[in-house]
Amino acid sequence: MDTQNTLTTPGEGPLYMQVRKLLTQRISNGAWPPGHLIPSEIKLAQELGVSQGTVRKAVDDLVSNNVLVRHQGKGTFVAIHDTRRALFHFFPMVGDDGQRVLPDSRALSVRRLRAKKSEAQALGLQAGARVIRIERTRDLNDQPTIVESIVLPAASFPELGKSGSEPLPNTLYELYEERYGITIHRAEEQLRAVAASARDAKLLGIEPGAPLLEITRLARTLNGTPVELRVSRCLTRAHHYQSSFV
Amino acid sequence: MDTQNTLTTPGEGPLYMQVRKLLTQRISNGAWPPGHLIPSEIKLAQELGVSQGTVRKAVDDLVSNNVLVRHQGKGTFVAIHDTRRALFHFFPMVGDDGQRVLPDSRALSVRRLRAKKSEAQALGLQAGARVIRIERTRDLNDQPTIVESIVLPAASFPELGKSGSEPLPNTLYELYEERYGITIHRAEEQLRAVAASARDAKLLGIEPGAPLLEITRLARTLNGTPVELRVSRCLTRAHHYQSSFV
DNA sequence: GAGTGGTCTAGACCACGCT
DNA sequence: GCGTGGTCTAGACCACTCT
Repeated sequence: MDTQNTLTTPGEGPLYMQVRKLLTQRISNGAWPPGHLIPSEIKLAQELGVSQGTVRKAVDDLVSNNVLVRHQGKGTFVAIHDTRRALFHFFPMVGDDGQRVLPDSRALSVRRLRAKKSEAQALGLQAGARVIRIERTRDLNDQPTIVESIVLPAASFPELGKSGSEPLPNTLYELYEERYGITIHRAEEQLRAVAASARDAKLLGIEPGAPLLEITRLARTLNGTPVELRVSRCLTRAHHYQSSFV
Repeated sequence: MDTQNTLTTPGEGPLYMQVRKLLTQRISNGAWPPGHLIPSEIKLAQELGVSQGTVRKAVDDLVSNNVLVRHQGKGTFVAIHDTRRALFHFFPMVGDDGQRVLPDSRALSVRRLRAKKSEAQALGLQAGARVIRIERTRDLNDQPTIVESIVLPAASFPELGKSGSEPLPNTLYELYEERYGITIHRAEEQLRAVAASARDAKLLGIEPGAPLLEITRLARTLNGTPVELRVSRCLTRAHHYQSSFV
């Protein structure tokens, strides 16, 4: 552990970026876990030998990226994946009336097997590496609406899916964070329209060939490591995918 | 015109928010059109009787919302809708290889008629108000890929669609900006999977019932006024909708 | 009252683009 | 060389939370 600050070296870019990098490291290496109260701006400034304004700029940056959360009068905390956050940040399906609904999930199977070529490539694993595959359906407003297939690197989730382990929670990202210390910070999604397979149709109670919205998501940790590949096929009769941009 | 600054009144929230609001007004009322070089931070600070840091914070905010663009050594400019910006900010369809492609558009019809109820509601118009409806198809990599229907309030686009007017350009948002002084700043989209109609199928060269990605977009100006309602039905065989979030 | 983040100021120096 | 934004500092006061 380098207890010495390395913020004195020039040529490493702006000071506040170095501070930002240092804070990011402390978060992603687990020194400051989710929910942790980090030192005050004054303390950090003294510790690092910079002004409060410089620390503030670094913190501003991380707050706008949803990595830190400020609470006036209390302090600054590492962001946490409560159900609300997971719902608002990582679940883009919304009722046609605009209401957000918490999905109900039912796991069909959890298996440990070897990655397909495309899965290994997306997750940055060796060909044939061990993965966990979760198959489940999700209800929205008590209607079966989503068929989901999730692939995780087995090495990062040691116990998951072994016989006798507890049932899967509704929001997996909370599980990743609490049980495995893995926090999802960003994700990229690809959307396509596909025809329902016989299996999709059976699970969703629709006719084969009906149009479904297919979402392929690659989720990453703070430092960019991909940790989850998820394919969701969604019925969009009473719900839709919500997106907005500036 | 109030040439007098009203930044002295307390109880109106933080100073930098008042500055931000004032800058926003000057942009959205046309005093500072797209591409305009705005006064330097120092000048603005003097003019408004605040410190440079306060102006800077307001400008920071508008830059992060893509309203202003800074160029070190040159100044700060009102953001402009060149083709590149339109493509990167407002066209989320990407080739399956990850390459962005500029679509080729062919207008089928441009008509002036009365708004349907749902259209009037979305655009905030009176029932039965006059609108312009544009129907077109768009090619991606020389393949017919998108069938699009666009509805605009006729009152805001006086000449458009009248007989003898020039052909529509590829990127409409440039036209809105250059010809009508209307700049699109944000948009909300709803995505669904739908089955191709007979018309869709004919235009795209596919069989009826094939799954299409339907994107319903409501585009707004800086001050939030909705100005365009667009429904795009996209073939997602070689392309997909790209989305990412933190 | 003590400690925290939130706002605001005044001034310094650097990096960049223009002329 | 001058004016621009980009970074950094030091210090002030306010609003909020907790004890």
